[in-house]
Amino acid sequence: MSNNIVNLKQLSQYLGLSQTTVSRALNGFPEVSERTRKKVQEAAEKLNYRPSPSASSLATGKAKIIGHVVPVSEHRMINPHFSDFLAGASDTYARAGYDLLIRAATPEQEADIYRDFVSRNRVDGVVVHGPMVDESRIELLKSIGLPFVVHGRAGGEEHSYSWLDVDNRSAIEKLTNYLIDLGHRRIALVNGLESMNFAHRRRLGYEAALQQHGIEIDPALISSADMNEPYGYEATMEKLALDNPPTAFVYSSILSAMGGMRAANMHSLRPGKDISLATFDDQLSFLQSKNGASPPPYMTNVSSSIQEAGRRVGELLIAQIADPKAPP
Amino acid sequence: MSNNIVNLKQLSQYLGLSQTTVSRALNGFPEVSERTRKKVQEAAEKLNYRPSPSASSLATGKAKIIGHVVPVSEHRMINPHFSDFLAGASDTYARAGYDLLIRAATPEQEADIYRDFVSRNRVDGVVVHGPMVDESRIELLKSIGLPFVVHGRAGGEEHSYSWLDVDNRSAIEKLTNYLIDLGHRRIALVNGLESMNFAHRRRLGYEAALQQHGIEIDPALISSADMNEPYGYEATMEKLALDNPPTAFVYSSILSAMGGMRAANMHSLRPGKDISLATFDDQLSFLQSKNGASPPPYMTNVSSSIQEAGRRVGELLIAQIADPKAPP
DNA sequence: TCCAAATTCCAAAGCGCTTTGGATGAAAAT
DNA sequence: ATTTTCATCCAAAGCGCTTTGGAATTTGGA
Repeated sequence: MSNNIVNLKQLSQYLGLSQTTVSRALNGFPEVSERTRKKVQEAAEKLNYRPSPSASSLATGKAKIIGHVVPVSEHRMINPHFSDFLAGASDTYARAGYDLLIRAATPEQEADIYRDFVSRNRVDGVVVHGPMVDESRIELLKSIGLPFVVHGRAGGEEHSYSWLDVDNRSAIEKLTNYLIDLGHRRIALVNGLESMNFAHRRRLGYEAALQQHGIEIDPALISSADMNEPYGYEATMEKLALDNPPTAFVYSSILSAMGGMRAANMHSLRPGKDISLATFDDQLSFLQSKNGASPPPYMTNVSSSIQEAGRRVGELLIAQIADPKAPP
Repeated sequence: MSNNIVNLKQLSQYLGLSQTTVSRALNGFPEVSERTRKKVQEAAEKLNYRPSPSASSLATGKAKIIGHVVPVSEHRMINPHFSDFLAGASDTYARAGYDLLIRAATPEQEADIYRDFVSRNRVDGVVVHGPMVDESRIELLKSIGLPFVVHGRAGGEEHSYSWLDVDNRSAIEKLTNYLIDLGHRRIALVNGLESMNFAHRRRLGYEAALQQHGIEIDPALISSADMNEPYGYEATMEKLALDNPPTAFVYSSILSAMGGMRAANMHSLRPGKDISLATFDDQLSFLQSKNGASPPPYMTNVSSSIQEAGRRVGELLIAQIADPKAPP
């Protein structure tokens, strides 16, 4: 309740102990008797003692901060549930006594930011966001010895580093399988830009599902572009105008799905009855089945999984900071 | 290019000057001749000198960090473009030499976090996120003297503090006016939970537009609930079943708007032709006009404004940190 | 020419914490 | 009883930076 600020010196004076002992007691060192440790802890609690992060980080060389570098780029395809991700990560960090620092970076700035981070000792590790990861960043991080994990899989599989990503591939695969189970045979995929890794992986999932059921892949049913509403509309319209139009659509984003619905309307096709639309955006899937019965799972209950992702990334990184090792 | 870490002492040795002088030269103090200042700056550049944040923050008492507290609550209605907001804020901070620190907090934790921030001197100011701001937080912040600005307007107008918010009221007002201009007279509002401030303000905007045109407000056309797809669907279905159904709908979120489209489909109403649907989510407005001609503004070009909001909040706070004053 | 006032620069004292290298006294071993 | 060990605790030296309170050195007035 009291807002008075107490520092180590005052605390130790109050206790009649040396700063050394107090510091050790609080940080769990063995060379302090349990009895005094308890006393110290109680006093610390009572006086509301909070160690100064700058002081301890100056003394230890550890910042107790983890940096997140989020790319601000043209194709801003940042995770729409970014805040959830951060919430998860932040939660993990808090538990381990870390704080979460954010830097927005254009691709050119990134290298500087990393260097800045390490040379000034600002953070103990970073998580790299965004699918636009290329080798240079990873190499740089490895070379300057800054622990990191990347969120969103990078291109090459050959590198050894930690990463964590939503399983784009299998999620879309499941979604597609579901549509197939509903009896659909001609299923369209309205994908994001396939130059981005996540979109590519989604396509793989889509194709895998089709192949499992011996359905031929028709390139005419697949399109790929920056995800937005008009694109969804156009792509859908186009496919519906085919001689042999698809009966179901898989959208890579909710925006294009909206466009899809608009297009379906123009054709007077009722989604859920005459046609099936399914969308996947991160781990949230929103389905409308042919039988119209299955109520779409609400968007809401999705956040937990994204948070979970954040949490896991956090754990990964903290583990790595504690001890640089091989990647899971 | 070189990753060598140089500290003040080494720099000053290299220059044959005292640490005092070097520090002053770099920090723009007047008691240093321009000639030596230049020399110092060049040397600093050359040796790639970066002052240690922990050291300087320990010495000055300023953390050069701004904390963002984002609520993790049940009704997670966090700005979906949160990352854009952060990008904007972060950009501003970077310019002013600040870093951006994030803490996720449940309502109960918040007070502690603020106290922690000030007692440990972790941050120089905070921005409070989320519409669930209540007086206690603000009072607390004022009482402990931590500079802050809130993003998203809180309830009471009577408090004096800085805040910035998307203008929910006038945005919806414009949207509604637009629909009226298209000739609609019966316009439904599918709003979010009106216990949340932003939803309340949206409703005000909606009503204002109607009143300006002498259109009576029909409570039957207004609904309010947690925003998600099924809710949008049901609310729309319900209203379409009225004796005198609306010809246009305003949705408070893209999710409910999707439900609305689905409902429209069920009634074989083509949005943009038989019916108009409009949605507003943050500053992104996505319209489909009756005349079908105006292409919906793409979702993409919205981010800039959200970033702008972040930027402004950042400026506000930095100004306030520099000098506690009255709120704009 | 001499003294006051600038102008430039510096030595040293912190900021609050961790940590090295002992003290000190009590318990165990000889 | 004397020497070894532990078990506890402490004084003091940093970590890298800012800043106070002077010193030198110049400049300008009288």
